Amino acid sequence: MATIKDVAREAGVSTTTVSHVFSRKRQVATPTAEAVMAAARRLGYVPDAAARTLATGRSTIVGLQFEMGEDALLLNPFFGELLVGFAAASADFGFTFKLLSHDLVNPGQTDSLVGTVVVDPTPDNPWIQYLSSHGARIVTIGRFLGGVETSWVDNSHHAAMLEVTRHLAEQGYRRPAMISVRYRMSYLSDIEASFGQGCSEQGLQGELVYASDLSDSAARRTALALLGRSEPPDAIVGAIDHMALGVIHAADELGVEVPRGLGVVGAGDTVLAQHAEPKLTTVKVEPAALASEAMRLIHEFWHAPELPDCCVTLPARLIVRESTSRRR
Amino acid sequence: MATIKDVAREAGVSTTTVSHVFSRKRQVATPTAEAVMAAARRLGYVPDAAARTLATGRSTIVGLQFEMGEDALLLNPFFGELLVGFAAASADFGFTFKLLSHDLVNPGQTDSLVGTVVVDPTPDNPWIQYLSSHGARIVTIGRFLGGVETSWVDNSHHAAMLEVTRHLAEQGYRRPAMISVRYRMSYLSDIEASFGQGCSEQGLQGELVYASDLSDSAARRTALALLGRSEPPDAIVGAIDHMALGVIHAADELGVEVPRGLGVVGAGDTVLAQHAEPKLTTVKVEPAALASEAMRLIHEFWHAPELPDCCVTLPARLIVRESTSRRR
DNA sequence: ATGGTATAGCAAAGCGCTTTGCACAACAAC
DNA sequence: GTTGTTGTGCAAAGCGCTTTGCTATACCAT
Repeated sequence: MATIKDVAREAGVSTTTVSHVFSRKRQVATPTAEAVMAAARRLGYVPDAAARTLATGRSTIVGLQFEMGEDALLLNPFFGELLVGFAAASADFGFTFKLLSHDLVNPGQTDSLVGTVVVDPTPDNPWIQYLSSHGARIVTIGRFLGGVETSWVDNSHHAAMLEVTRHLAEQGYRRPAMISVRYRMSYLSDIEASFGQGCSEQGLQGELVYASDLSDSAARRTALALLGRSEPPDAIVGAIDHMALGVIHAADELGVEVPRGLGVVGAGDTVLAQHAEPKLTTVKVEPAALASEAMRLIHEFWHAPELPDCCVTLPARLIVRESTSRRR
Repeated sequence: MATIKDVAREAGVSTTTVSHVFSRKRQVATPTAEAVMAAARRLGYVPDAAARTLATGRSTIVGLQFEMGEDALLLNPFFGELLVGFAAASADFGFTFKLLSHDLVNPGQTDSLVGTVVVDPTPDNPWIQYLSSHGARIVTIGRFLGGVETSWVDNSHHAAMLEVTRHLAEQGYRRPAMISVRYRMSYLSDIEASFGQGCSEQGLQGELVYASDLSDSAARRTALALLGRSEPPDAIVGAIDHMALGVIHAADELGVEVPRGLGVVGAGDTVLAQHAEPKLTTVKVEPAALASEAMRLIHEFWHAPELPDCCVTLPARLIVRESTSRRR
């Protein structure tokens, strides 16, 4: 492997100059810079990441922390897609990444990270506390934490939920219920609030109920209970797609017709939504886009450490399919 | 951050000794070693990865290469789950990872990798050529390449396919067809061969047809053509779950009853299989297990570089559900 | 001409760790 | 006692890069 010395010799300059050309820390005369680049290309030189990290104290590793534990990755397709997005985006930027353990162990390992992306954190997340007290860059996904200096990326759940309620009203549904899960303080609570607001705006008699967990079977049980009432809801919004599928199963069992007797809405637009019977109306979020946006921020901060934190909201769209199409 | 020097001073030894204690390159007297460890703990010392990499020329970064491009990650759930498995496993071993671009660009970046995992490679994969000529560790997933020194991890597709044909025969199916895709030389061709062998062993009249791509709609079109024949197959095996769903849709459209008129088998046991109507019989593979096994190998080789390459086959089981349950 | 001010390049001192060549023991064997 | 033989520990030279303080050059305005 060619080193910076080889390039310097080849180009007839000092290593300092070569370094400056590559790091852009100081201006280098154009002809000199070009000669250096040409020499580097000839030699197949690529700056050594480890040496760079050692010298600067800053690596090209991005930390990744999933508040709810890595297991969630396997359970909720949303997180899996998020991870795929991270992998692709970090490759684009030449970054590498490291999953941070659920609990705060070996925090020292994070000292030279470019930055850390924390997914759906709660305010008491220990990593955030640690990282922010060490002046590290933090980008959160899924929930904005006041009081801590972090950047923030999320889908516009709020707008999407308002759209959901508007759509339900348009289709003639009057008594929608939302099935969510009490999961500490995740982004779900934001969604729930927006659902409530949307219902009152549209003059709907909205209701919020909780299933025991995120599984489709828990949603099914909850839906069975809801539909067994004397005044059952005429539409049900599931917090994620497969919960909505559980609702459809419950309706099937009770002979309730979807979408005629019951409108069903999911969230995520995972593969499940398109393959459901009937096809599921759902809120499309793009986890991969969230991830790549978060990475882009980290990358930007890397080049310009003085940049202030910022918030980015990516659109979430309502995809109308069969499960709520009552009219026409 | 405490450095090796601080620890040496605290423990009253030289930095050499501390280094030896941590890297186990030379024996250190037990009392000395204990003193060093105690000092390290007191100071919260963690060896600096960058410095270590620089000094040894070996990082803790594992390369990851997806032969079919990173896009496949988003299309085939199998790959997404694989990635999730990698992320979890690399975190377990304290590794970090880096997605390698589809084409061989910047191969220099791989020179200090611990090893590289290549997913479903073809024999002409440029990375494999490069890496093996540089004496790097390679673990392939999904396809064994003769002639190159690599380790290899995969599911026992072969055994699973034999099981599929046996099961179909038991259920009274006589004319199974398999819908696959001509995708260069992926693991699919192994599966196809095993399907053929299984059919002849069971005395079935097997047939292999190709869809234009891996999508469910391509599978649906292919199935429509198959079922429209004068002597249509009585069972169809899809190369992956969502192709099997496409087959079910086709059957629905033609009024063919599943599993009575047509048995349908998928592969992957993705979420789709459990949510299909009827529930899908499928070959369960565990991508996350493959990934963690591959990582385990890399980790082992890291500690013992002289270890020879090896092959690991993880079981793939047939999960029988409704889509092939003709009897009882 | 003359000072002032950018600009561009150099030499050298690290960053935190590994590793080699030596030295100094302690212990055995003859 | 000398001579090996291990077992332990040390000092110092890097690994490849960044970065600081300094010098040399070029260019402007007086």
